[in-house]
Amino acid sequence: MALLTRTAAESPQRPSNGKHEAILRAAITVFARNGFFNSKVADIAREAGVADGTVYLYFKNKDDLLLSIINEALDEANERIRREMAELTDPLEKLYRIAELHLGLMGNDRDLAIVFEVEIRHSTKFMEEFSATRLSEYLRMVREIIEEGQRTGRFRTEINPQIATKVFFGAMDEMVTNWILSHKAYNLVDYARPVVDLLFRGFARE
Amino acid sequence: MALLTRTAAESPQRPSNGKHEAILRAAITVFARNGFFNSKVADIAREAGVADGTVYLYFKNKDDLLLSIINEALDEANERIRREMAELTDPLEKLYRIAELHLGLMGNDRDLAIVFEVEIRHSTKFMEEFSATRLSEYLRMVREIIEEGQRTGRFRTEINPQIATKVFFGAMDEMVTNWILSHKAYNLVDYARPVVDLLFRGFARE
Amino acid sequence: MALLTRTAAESPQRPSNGKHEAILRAAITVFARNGFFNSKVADIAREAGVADGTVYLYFKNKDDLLLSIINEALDEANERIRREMAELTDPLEKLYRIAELHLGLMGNDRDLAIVFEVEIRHSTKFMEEFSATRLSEYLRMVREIIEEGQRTGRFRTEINPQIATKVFFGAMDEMVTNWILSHKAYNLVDYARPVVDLLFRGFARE
Amino acid sequence: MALLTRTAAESPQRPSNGKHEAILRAAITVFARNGFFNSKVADIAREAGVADGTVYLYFKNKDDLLLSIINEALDEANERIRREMAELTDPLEKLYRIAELHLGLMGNDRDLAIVFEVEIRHSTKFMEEFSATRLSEYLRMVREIIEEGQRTGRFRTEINPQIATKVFFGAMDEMVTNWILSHKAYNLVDYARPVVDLLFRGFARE
DNA sequence: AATGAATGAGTGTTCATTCAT
DNA sequence: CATGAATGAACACTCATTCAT
Repeated sequence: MALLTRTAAESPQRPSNGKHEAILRAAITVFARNGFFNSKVADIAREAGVADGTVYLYFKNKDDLLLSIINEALDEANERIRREMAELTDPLEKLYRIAELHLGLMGNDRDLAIVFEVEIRHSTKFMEEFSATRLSEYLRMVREIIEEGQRTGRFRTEINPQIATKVFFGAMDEMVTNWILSHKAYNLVDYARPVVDLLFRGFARE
Repeated sequence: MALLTRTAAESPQRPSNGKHEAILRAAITVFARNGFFNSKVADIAREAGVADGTVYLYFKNKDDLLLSIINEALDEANERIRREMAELTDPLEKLYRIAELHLGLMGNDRDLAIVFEVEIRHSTKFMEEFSATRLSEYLRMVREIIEEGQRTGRFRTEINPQIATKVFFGAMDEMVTNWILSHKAYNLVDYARPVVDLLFRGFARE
Repeated sequence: MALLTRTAAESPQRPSNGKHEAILRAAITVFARNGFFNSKVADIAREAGVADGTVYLYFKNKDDLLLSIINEALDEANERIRREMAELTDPLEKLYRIAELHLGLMGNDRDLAIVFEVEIRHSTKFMEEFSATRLSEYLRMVREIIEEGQRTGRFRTEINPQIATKVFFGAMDEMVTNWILSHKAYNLVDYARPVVDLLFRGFARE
Repeated sequence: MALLTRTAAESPQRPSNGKHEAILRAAITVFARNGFFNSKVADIAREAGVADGTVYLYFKNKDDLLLSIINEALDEANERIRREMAELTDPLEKLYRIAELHLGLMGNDRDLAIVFEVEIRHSTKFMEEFSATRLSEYLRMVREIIEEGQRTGRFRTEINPQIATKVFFGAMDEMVTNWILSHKAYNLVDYARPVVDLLFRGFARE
C-alpha cells in the first residue's frame, strides 16, 4: 500500500482526487483475489467506490490497469534501489540490500506480490513488454553490481555476470512465489540475507 | 514433443486413436501462442484436426486440457529424473543431471515451456494444487540430493536445504523464462552446467 | 396487452423506461410463436428493440421471463376477480363473472393465452411451483363460491366442492385450448355463459 | 405399460425384437422424468439398453418418439373405447365408462400421463398435429354419445353437444393434471363416476 | 468529472444426428 | 441390425466499453 501511495504523493501531476490511486489499489486487490481474467472491471469499480465508467477516465482499459500496477510499482522500486545503492560501497552489501528491498516490498504487500508473480505471466505479451523495460533496468543494476564486485576482487571473475544476474533474480522470485503459495505467515524479508549468503558462498564445502 | 508422445506410448490404455495425443499437442501449441484465456476451444480443435465436440470426448473441459498437459509432462519428467538419479552417485553430478534434464526438456519444446512458465500461473488456486503434488515431488528429489551432499561432505552443512532447493529451482525457472522471452535461438541446455557451477562455487572469490 | 400494461402502471417502483414492459411483451409474443424452448433470448431482445444483454438487466434469465409473465398476469387476474366478486352476491352470477373474466382475459390476448395453455407446462416442477401459489388462489376463490352456493341453497349439497372446482377450471381451460388451436376467429368470451349454464344445469333432462 | 405392450402384440408387422417397445417405454420414462426438451436421446438409449444410434433405426428423430408415444397410446385407447361402447346402450352409462377408461388408463401409468398432460403441450405444433387426428376421434365419440343422449331423451336438448364435449374432456383432463401434480397416491379412476355425476346433474339445486 | 444503463461481440459446452465398422 | 465415436450447429449468458445525461 505504502508503495503506491507514496508514488502518488511524489508525482502529483494529476488532480489528486485520490481516485487514480483508489482504482489502482482496488485493481491490485481484485486481481490478486480473482486473477486478471476472472476480475471484472465492475468489481474493481465497486471496490474503489466509483462508477464503472469512471475507471475509464483514469485508465485506457483493463490491460492498462495491470500495466499501470506493474509500472508504478517497479518505477518506485527501481528508484528506491538506486537511492540506496548510492549509499553503499561493498558489492556484497549491495546485494544484501537489493534482496531486502525486493523481498521487503513484496512481503509487505501480498496482493501486489500475487499480481507480480501470478497475474503478470498470463500472457507472453505482458511479460515481454514488462521485462523489456522496467524489469531490465532492475536486472541491469544487479548485473553492474556483480561486475563491480568482479573488478574489486570481491566476486570471482570466472562467473558470467549475465547468468549470475538471472540466478539472483530467479532465487528472489522463487522465494516470493513460495511465500505466496505457502499460507504460513512467515516474514519474507528474513530470507534476504540467507539467500544472498547461499549465492555468495555456494553449496560447496571448502 | 517427444515428451508427450512417449507418455502415450507407455500407457496405451486408451483407444490409440492418436486423438487424445493430437488434441493435447494442439492445446500446447495454441495455449503457447495465445495464452490460456485467449485460446478458444475451437482453435484447439481446428489445430488438432477434429470437431469442437470431439475435444470433450477426451477432456472434461478447457481447464482439464491445461491440467493434463502439466500433469502428463511432469509425471514423465519426474519419472525420468528418478531413473537417471539411480545411476549416479555424486550429488553434484546429480544436480548437473537434473539441470540438464530440466533445461533439456524445456529447451526441446518451446511451446511446452511457455505453457509451463506462463500458463501454469493460471490462478493461485491452480498453482497451489499443482505445486502441492507433482512439483513438490520434483522439489523433494532436489532437496534429498542436497541433504545427501551434506551427509557425504560434498556440500556445506551450514546451508539450509529448503532454501537451497528453492534457489536451485528459481535459477532453473528463470533460465527458462529468459530463454522464452529472448527470441534468440540459443541452446537452453548449454546453461545447465554453468548455472550449477555457479550455485556450487558461489559468487565469492576464494 | 392491457393486462400487463396496467400492472406496470400500478407498481412504478422501477425506472419507468418501458423496457421491462417491452421485454415482457416481446417474450410473450416470441414464446407464443416458437414455444419456450425454441425461443432464443436474442429473438426476444430483437422483438423488444433492445440489445441481448439488456434483457439480463431486467430479468435474471430466460426462465425468469416465463415466470414473470405468468406471475404478473395471474396476480392481476386474481386481483380483478377479487374486486369484481365483492360487488356480486348470487353465487351463480359470480361463476358467470369469473368465467367471463377468465375467457375474456385470454380471449383478448391470444399470445398470452398460448403462453398460459402451452408454455406453462414447462416442466412438472415449474407447474407444481406455479399451481402451488398463484393458481391455487384462483381455485380457492372458485371453491369458496361453490361452498357459499351450497350454504345459500343455490347449489346442491351433494356435490363435492373440490371436484366441482376442478371441473369448472377444466372446462374453462379446455375452452381456451380449443380456441387457440382452432384458428377460427370466434369470440372466446361468448362461451362463458353457455359453459357455466351447462355446469349449472347439467346434462340431464328433467 | 400394458397399454403399449398390447399395441405391439396386436400389430406385429415389425421384427418383434422388443426394441421398438423398449425404446418407446424408455422414452416415456425419460420424458416424464426430465421433460421432452431436457431429455437426451442418449438417456433414452441407455434406459432402453441400446446404443444411441439404434434409436434412429426405429424412430425418425426425437420428435417422432414423442409423436409415437401419443399416437400408439391414443390409438389403443380409442380402439378400446370403441369396443366397450358397442356393449353399452345407455348414454349415461357410456359416459361413465369412457371416464373410467380415460382416468383408468392414465391412472395406471403415471409416466404416460405426464407425457400427455405436460410434454405434449410443449409446442402448439405438437398439439395441433395431435388434436387434429387421434384426439378429435376421441372427442367425436364423446359428442356422438351426447347427441345420442339428446335423441333418446336422456340429455337435455338445450345443451350444445360441442360445448358439452369440451366440458367433459376438460373435466377429465383437469382431473389427470391434478392427480399428477398432487403427489398423494389416490386412485384416479375412483373419480370417474363422481365427475360424470356432477356433469350429469349439474351444480343446481332442484 | 462522474455516472450507470445500454450495448453486442464473443465462447464454452451440449447433444441430436450420422455413418464407418 | 447394431454400435458409439465423431460431428458441428446452436445458444444462453457475460462483461469490457461507450456515451447521453
